[in-house]
Amino acid sequence: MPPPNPADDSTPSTEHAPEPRAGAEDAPFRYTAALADRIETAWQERWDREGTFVQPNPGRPGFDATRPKFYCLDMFPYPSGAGLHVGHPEGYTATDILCRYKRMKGFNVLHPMGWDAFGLPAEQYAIQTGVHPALTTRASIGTFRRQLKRFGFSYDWTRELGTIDPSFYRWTQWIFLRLYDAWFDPDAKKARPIADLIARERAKGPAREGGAWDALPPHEQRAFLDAHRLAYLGESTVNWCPRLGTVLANDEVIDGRSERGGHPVFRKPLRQWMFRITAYADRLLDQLDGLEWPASTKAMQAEWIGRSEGAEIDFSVSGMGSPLRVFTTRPDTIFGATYMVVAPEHPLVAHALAHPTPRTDAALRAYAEGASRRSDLERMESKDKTGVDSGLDAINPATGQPIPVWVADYVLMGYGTGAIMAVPAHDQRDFDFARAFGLPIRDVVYDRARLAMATFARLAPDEARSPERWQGALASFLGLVVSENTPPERFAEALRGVLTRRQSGDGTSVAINLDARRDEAPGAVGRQRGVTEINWLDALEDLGLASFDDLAGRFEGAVFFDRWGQAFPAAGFAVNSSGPGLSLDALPTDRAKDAVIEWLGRTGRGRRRVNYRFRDWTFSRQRYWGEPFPIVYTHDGTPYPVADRALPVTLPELADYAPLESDDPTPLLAKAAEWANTTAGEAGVDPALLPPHTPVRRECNTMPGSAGSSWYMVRYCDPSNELALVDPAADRYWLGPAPGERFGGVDLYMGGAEHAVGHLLYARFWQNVLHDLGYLASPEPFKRLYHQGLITSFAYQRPDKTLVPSDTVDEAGDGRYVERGTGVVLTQVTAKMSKSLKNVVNPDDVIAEYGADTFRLYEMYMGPLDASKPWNPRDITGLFRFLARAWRLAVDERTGRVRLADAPDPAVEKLLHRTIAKVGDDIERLAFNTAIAAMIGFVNAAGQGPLTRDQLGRFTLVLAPFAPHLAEELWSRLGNARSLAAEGWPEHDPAMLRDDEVELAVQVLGKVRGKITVPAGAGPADAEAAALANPEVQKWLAGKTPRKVIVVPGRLVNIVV
RNA sequence: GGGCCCGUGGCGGAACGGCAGACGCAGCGGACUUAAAAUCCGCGGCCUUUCACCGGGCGUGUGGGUUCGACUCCCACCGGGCCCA
Repeated sequence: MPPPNPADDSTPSTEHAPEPRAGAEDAPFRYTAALADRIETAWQERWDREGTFVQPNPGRPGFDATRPKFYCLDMFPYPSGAGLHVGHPEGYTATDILCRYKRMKGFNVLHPMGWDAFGLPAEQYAIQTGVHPALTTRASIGTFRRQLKRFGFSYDWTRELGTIDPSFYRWTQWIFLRLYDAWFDPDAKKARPIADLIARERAKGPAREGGAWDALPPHEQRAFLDAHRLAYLGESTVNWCPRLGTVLANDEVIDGRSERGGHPVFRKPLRQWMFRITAYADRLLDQLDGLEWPASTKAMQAEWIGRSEGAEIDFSVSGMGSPLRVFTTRPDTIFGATYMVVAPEHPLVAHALAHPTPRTDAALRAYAEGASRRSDLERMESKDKTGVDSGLDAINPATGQPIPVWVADYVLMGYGTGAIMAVPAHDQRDFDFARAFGLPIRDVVYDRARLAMATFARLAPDEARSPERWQGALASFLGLVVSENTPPERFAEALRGVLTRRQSGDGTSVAINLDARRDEAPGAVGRQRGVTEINWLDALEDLGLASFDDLAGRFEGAVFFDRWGQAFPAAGFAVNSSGPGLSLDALPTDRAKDAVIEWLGRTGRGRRRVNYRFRDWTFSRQRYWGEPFPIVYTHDGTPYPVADRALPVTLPELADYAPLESDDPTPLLAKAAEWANTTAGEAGVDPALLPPHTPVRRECNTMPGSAGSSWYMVRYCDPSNELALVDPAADRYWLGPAPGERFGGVDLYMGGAEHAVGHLLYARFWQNVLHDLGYLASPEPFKRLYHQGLITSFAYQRPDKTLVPSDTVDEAGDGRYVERGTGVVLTQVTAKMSKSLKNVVNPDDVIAEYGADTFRLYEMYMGPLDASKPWNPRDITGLFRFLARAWRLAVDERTGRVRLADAPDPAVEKLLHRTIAKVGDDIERLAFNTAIAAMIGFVNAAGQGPLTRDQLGRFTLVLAPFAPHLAEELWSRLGNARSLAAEGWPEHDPAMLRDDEVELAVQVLGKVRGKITVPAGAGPADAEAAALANPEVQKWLAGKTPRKVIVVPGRLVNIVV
């Protein structure tokens, strides 16, 4: 099809195409789906042909260095065989509007698209059909590309990339090698080349711990380096299913069997490539501060990293040479540690099996083996506590007393040290375990209220202990100390005061601080507001205390929480915490922690320690369809890197993709024996490391899906560079920090919240490392992040809350919904789109019915971009009508000529200025729904028009980011030869935003009672006078004198009488 | 159980602490049409008063609070969602 002819606005670009609809004879240029289709495809071809959205890099022809830059990135899709889903174009349309707007505002805009194309679905399809995943994937990419182009997104397609392209994954492998060849220097708090580590160790000379570096045997040197590399081979436990021949994720394992097929699953230690992301924990946490990200996403990352400060404590165990090391965030509760627990995988278990004591549980071996069958998730979630006594005793260093060491699977080897000191009074899981096995529960922390109760129990005079009086006296005392935040050291004094006052009969009730924290109330108190003395009495009642002596006994025996029936995990004051060499009593929790840590350090029993919840990143997958590792092994299993110049290491062909059934995890690539078994020279290992003829075996695992997506944003800056992952100048321009800024990164990254942790955290990690090593300018990859909301669908619910497939629902005439067949009345609710509910919407169908411009407008008009919102096909027509009205305003439906007025209507001109201002502001705020409402308002107000050429041009430019095809067509019919993509955003005159007169609401006592009109510049005094003079207002004042008049300029006047 | 977010007409939603319901959908009335579609014009929270006009009261999940004034801020509760356990 020839391009639209922009020179002659009387010649329709589309005239040779027959108009299929009835009525076309009298209105061949009506805006219909067919016309929209012709306009849209014609402009898409022209944009492609002319390279309208190609953005040159700095230093290239056509690059304009005077413009500011804007890098706007969409999360690239996994191209599934099913094609696009209506959720994809939501974020893509939003960024497209913004990018088109930014170009009009004079920015150099980098707006690329690509494919996250390695992954399991293509591999599974290959297993079933034998079709190479590359073929499947390429076909899916073709579908996705075609669909995306049909939306008219202004991507620079010359920068398209796919993670499966060898030219791309060559650099993914290269980055792996950089991490392999780097370590994290804790002093500099950054990654450095491994050579620096060698230099540092060498410089220590003979004083080096472990001996002079050069005196070490090679295997020791290697072990030392490997223990520092950012990419290293680590043991981690996986869920191996021999029958499926694959490793399963935790949620794919149910009761020790695979979710699919119900085959047995075993937990196996596996040597896998890991990234030392935990070394970057503090950096990843601290740098969140400088990012413009949704607070919830930052919170999730922080929670995921899970930094906790505490102490590492060594407990000596009788008969064992090495101490049992634990990590705890509550070292202040050490006096309450009445037993220890180790994970079933802990080395201590083997020791106990080898040296059983009379107490050692006969079931220990079976228990330890059984635990390996259960997934971590099951072990954590399980309500029933299981465990066995190892028979060994540890010495509590604070009390000097022996405490038993138990083995239980609620402690995981992967967390902390695989062992805990159990403090049942102050940790609910420990409490439950202690209850189940009859272990002692000892209070060591009380909050203010409980401390007050303990004080009362100890100091109350005899007359306050009598059966009639003790509860009342105690309630008064509690009321006082909690409401007044009395410090514990003044409890005795306060108690005397309360007793005296009660005796003198004054103050039977005590006002209590209404904001008293619930934690401060004993028992179940505090649910209702306005806690009073009565409530304290109720609370005491709830404790089920038989007498004063009962109360006193609980505190003397330190069994308050044991009797109460639950642990108390909050902070408070240490009690019952004195022993040889250490006393914490009365110290608040924070200070008690410090005191314990100081004491541990001084006596060599422990140290302050920061722990992180997240683990190092396991990077190996036993799959085919992923990036191969640039690593080979010699016969003894020693890894060697493939040299950079030998990259990429490409995937071998396989005869079939079926997983290997075996007892031990076996990667699929091992099937390609010829590929896997080679020589160092063939594989491209540096001859300085290994002689070329050395037989080696290639690493047969592949990288996970998160490999390519961890750095693709960098490659877009310079996608075809064969010499480097990115040209430093291109990186600096697009991703470098602005002058004076801490971080650079993508200016806007749009994508779903489901990637809040994984992808975003991994990408940040790689970016940090590559920045530290000097390859990238910014330490952070994404300066600003935005999550578009989920598009849901309507679903229909029976009274019993079950959902009904949408194709069996009928709409009754009265607006109700009924289930076909049964006639059951259904409620309309929103639910995720799903195949089973038959409420999935295919974007191709919508485009066929209305065109892409309408689709774009509809998705943006549904509601706020970040909110989840239901797809309602009925609403789409409103946006189509809007476009048709806009078209009709500009184009004669019979002749196709533009309709133009000679002189502007002043009211329309004024509204146009306001519309330009409003739409521009709203785009900057990503408030596209209200921007569209403003444009609809303008077209409605303009009515039949016509507008002047100039007005129509400006409106067209405002509409262009949203409905680019229709806008281009109008622009060309207005006689413009060039695409409007390069036009400037229309200016608005601020003076046009002001009215000469404004209407103010007049309120009397906050209720609107009348309206007045005053000149725009009127001062408060004028407005007040006009308001008071208003007859309607006079009526409501009824002669009363205004006490106060509030004037909000331009808004209202409120008269208070 | 803990944390975060959200509750506004029949539906989607709008509203710097300042006239609640912009805009769209569905609905109703009218114009045009032989008719229908399309299009255009108008109405539209609930209750109440009135023949009608003009009025009045109540309204943003519930209950309280702050304020001259609260959809908006604070507290508690109820309901829904997400994350963590």
